[in-house]
Amino acid sequence: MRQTVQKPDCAAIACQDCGLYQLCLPMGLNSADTVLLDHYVKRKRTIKRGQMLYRVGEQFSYAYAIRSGSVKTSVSTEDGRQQITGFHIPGELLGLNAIDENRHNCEAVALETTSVCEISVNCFDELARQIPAVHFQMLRIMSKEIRHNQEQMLLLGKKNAEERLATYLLTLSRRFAMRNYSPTQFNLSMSRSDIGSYLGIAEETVCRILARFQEEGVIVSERRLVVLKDVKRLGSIARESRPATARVIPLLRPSHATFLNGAL
Amino acid sequence: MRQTVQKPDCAAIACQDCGLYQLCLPMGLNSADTVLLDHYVKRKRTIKRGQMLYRVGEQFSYAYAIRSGSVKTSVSTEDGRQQITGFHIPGELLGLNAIDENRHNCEAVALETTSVCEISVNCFDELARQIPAVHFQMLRIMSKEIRHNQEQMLLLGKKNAEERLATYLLTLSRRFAMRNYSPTQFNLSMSRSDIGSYLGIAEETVCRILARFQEEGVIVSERRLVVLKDVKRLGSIARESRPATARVIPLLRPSHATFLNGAL
DNA sequence: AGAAAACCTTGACGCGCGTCAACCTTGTTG
DNA sequence: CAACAAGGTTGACGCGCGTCAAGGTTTTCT
Repeated sequence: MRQTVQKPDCAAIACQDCGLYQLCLPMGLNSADTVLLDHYVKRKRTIKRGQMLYRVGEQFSYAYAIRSGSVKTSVSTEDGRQQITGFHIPGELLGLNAIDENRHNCEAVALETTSVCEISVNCFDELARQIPAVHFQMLRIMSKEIRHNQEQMLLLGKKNAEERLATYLLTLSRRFAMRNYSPTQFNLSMSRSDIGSYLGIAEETVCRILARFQEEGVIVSERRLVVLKDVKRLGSIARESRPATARVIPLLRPSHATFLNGAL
Repeated sequence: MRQTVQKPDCAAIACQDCGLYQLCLPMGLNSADTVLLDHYVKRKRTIKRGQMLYRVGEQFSYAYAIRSGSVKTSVSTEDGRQQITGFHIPGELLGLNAIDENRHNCEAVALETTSVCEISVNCFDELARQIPAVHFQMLRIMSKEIRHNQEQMLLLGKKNAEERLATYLLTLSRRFAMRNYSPTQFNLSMSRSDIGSYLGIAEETVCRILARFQEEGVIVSERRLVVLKDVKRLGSIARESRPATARVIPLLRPSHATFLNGAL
């Protein structure tokens, strides 16, 4: 996004001109390859808050790269309890995990107005054959997702509610930092209920603990706005597994953002 | 395993002669490709119960295919709480999720005497280029792991202890069924404490609920042996997300087994 | 603008399950 | 075979957090 020019509809922008190419599938490709990749990517589709990108059981026809906005993915029990498995932001690729069964096994819903690029599944074979780096990048993307899921299982299996919230806020903070947004002040695009569902705790518990953090001067939070006042203390509450060696790779303009709505 | 012949050390067996090739990396390859793949696979390494296959932070040099025995993988908080993220059995490929960071982000420990094939990471590039189907198979393997992790997050985030145990037993049962072992009678290779760590509940709770299931006539369990007496009831306790359409693909000899020790 | 819906917050209450402890059984080792 | 270690089981107790409820605030829709 944030190309300098032309049509109000940015649909025409090519991969090599997209501000996200350093985060997205083209990452690591040389420019000739990027041009080639561009041939296979269809842009774009825009969906509104609450609309579905895909649902469970649906034929796996496209993978989606998020250009702006944000998306939640979730799985459910048959009696309707829903577990949010991830929040996804610009530059991230969605839906690859349907490869195995050829149909989607989770559902993806927009948290706000969101625009995505579609990549047809039929292209993947061709694509990976013509551009070996794409193959590698697909593996990296899935590998990263597995790592995230493992951290999340650790959180869900072994941490109490306070640790979960602290971990959550710090993870968000780092994701913002990596995109050169303020790591200490941001807007959430997801509701308290979404946060609770993601962290495996009740909505009310989310509220209560945010309130407690605020009383203790660790954060300021009002509705969707969050300001981290004492990151160090937050870290000691979270008791993280890794020593938080977040390599901050400056990519984009500094500023502070909503949960990346129209951010890039 | 279970080749009919030769050396007591089965190290010499080739991929195309391995009883597991329908489950493992070679799945879907034609026989010429399998011969080629065979060139890259080093077999074998044997580790004893409690020994590590790899540890967190270790350089990612090999992926491992399990030939016999079983392995648990886990991640930990810095203060030592450990979450088991999976139990792995013959035919499964381990360690691929280290691709992204080039070092292992979980640890793998043998639950019993276990033998594995090593596949050098340096081969992957070459391999995937020469045999496109390997590329696809790697994606499928990771995709399957992500799907498993999602189900596990649902379990950890939304299910109570009883549902967790019931889900666990049924999942085991299906894995055995898929390998033509008895789905209603099997031995576990993991301790109660491991089960608890995997399911996000205390060891004592595992015992108590198994005892309760037994009182209710749903199972019989004594130490590591489990017999499922009422699978239907177990299913209704578990309240699963999918209608349990386990495609049972008969692969191997019928029998009943320990948690796959030397099973195949 | 007004109504309705969605979202957020706070309080009261109770139960599911973690924790601690004691004891038993099985496997391991010198 | 004795001694120990590891694993498994059961009971007692209490607290963290889910659930229910009520009310406030913001956003969406007509």
